[in-house]
Amino acid sequence: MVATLQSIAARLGLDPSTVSRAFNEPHRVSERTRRRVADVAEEMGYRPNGAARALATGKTNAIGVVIPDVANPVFPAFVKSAQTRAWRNGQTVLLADTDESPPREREIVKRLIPQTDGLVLCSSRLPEDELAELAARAHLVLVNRSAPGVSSVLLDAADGIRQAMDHLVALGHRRIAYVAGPDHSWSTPERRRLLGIQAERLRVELVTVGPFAPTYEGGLGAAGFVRDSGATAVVAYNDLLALGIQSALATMGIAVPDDMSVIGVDDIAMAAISTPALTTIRLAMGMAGEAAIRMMGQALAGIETEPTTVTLATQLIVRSSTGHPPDLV
Amino acid sequence: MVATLQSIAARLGLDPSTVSRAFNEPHRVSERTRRRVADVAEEMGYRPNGAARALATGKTNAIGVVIPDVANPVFPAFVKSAQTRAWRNGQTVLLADTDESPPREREIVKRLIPQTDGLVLCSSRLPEDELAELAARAHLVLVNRSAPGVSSVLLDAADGIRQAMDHLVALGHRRIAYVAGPDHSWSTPERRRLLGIQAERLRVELVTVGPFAPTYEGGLGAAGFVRDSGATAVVAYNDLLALGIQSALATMGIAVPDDMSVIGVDDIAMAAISTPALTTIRLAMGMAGEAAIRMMGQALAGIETEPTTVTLATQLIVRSSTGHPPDLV
DNA sequence: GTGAAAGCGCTAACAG
DNA sequence: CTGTTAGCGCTTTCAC
Repeated sequence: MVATLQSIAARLGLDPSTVSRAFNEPHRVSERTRRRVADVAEEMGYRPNGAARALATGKTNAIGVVIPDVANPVFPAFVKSAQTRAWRNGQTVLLADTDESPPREREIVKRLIPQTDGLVLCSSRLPEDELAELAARAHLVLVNRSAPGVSSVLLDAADGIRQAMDHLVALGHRRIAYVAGPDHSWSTPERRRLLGIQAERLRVELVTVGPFAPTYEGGLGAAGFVRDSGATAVVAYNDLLALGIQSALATMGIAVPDDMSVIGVDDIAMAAISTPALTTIRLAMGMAGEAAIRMMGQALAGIETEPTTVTLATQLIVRSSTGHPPDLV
Repeated sequence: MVATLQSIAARLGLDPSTVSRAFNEPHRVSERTRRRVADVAEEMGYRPNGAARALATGKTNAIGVVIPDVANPVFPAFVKSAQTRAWRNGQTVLLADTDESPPREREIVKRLIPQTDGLVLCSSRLPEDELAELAARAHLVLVNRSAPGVSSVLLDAADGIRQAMDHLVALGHRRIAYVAGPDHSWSTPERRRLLGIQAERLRVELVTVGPFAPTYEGGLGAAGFVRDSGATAVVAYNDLLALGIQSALATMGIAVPDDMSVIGVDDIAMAAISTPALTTIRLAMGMAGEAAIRMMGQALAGIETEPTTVTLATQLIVRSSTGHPPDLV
């Protein structure tokens, strides 16, 4: 029925191991043999059996990609680039969605480890020590998350946040609100911290409201608190929140950007399309996917590589939700 | 190092086959043995080796999910539900993105077949005969696409399109434009056909413009043609196109819904958030994912099941982009 | 109720 | 340059 190494070996009067070599170490067989094997393989529609190969070599050529929520518009760019890159490496991507639940993430990771050569954990909600421990038992690359001794790809919001605060202050804002995301997210306090540093540098006030769910609905609920905060500008944990806030403010009669400036984080597709278009801090999720797979490749090939951290810069994308500086109006 | 059936058998003075049974056919071993095995397995952190199992049984417990573009906002709901459902079945999802390219899809499918128990092809761009042939060599479930003799999950736009046309005609529209999507998509002519049927039934004019890329940018480009078509309402191939059209119309000074009504298809997250909010035909992509995996499960379990087709109904979601009937204004 | 033995398809020394 | 041999971890008859 389905072609195997053995069947093509038999057909050619060769030993299976020779056929195997013809594919994996072509230089170790005669050109003639290589050709004959290639031809017959083609003709018989031979496809290597991954399971058998995995069992023999201990390498699955699969890499697990674990993300909190496929439906969250931040992740598609990540998944897509990771998938594409992995494919080019001859690797296949096992995708799993944790639904933002740490216990579920834990279970998924356990199940995925033996089926893969390595795991890419995006925005993991697991505690640091657990991640460190995992890294000892499997190849691990973290994305948008760090843990001691574990390789990671960071979307460094520092750049973007500095640009955002400069931008807001240049527009004349002196009291700025930060709308916090979920408590269990590593980025929530991190972004708060970075904003705090900038606020101090620029000598402006920073107030925090939240936490809120990082969703459009979360933003709807947050808008009232933002209004009551006395701030004239708001930086939200992410674009979805920002979009929700923007929309709720509008129905409350608060005009964006005239009465309130709004900035998000992520630059999801929706940000450019909304009215007003949303000023946002763009995270290079596409690059992150590539980078993560690349790092994984090195870890798998290399000889006990040190944990590495790649930091991708972020950039403020100015759109109409922050308006123009007073002197330009 | 890592626990195997053998190691736990050795530890218990049992034969590996007994340990295997303790997991797979618990009723065939003594309760006492079952308990001891379970305990030691737990203690040693045993995880079955998928590759070995796959090699022995011929089942990988993996199912391949192939979609044209992960970054397209229609698919996340599909992928997510498919992934979740598969996980519950103890199956793992291999995700691949064809980048809308048939040759690439072909290659991906070939590579995925031997690694999976079956393939779910979403919006496949492959010709019918090729799909039929594939179905003979592997378990196949098509989503949003049909081919003779192949199981499929259809998002039947008929319901939604009927509702949409009824709605538009009730609003007083007599000349309606259809903005076509890409030529190679199965849905493009299909939707045109369904609209045609309704136009005829309702005795209104239907004009087609396009094809256009099914993207926001595509919509930007389409708007001019829509304006020149003389239509007062437009049904776009999908939401992204509709959103682009809506936005470009606005900059052309054509008000939605006052001067032009706009309807999309998909009900992506953005549709509800845009201004004006987009009236759209909701496709149950989430259900489709579940259904596809469920059908796959049956096909894998069942004894030569007939090809089945599940049709999921669609529904018109009325929002402000189509406004209110004249007599209600 | 449990053990013995063979084999899934492929790779990896080791010979020759 | 090619064949031999053994074995990856698990399942699956067939015996006992």
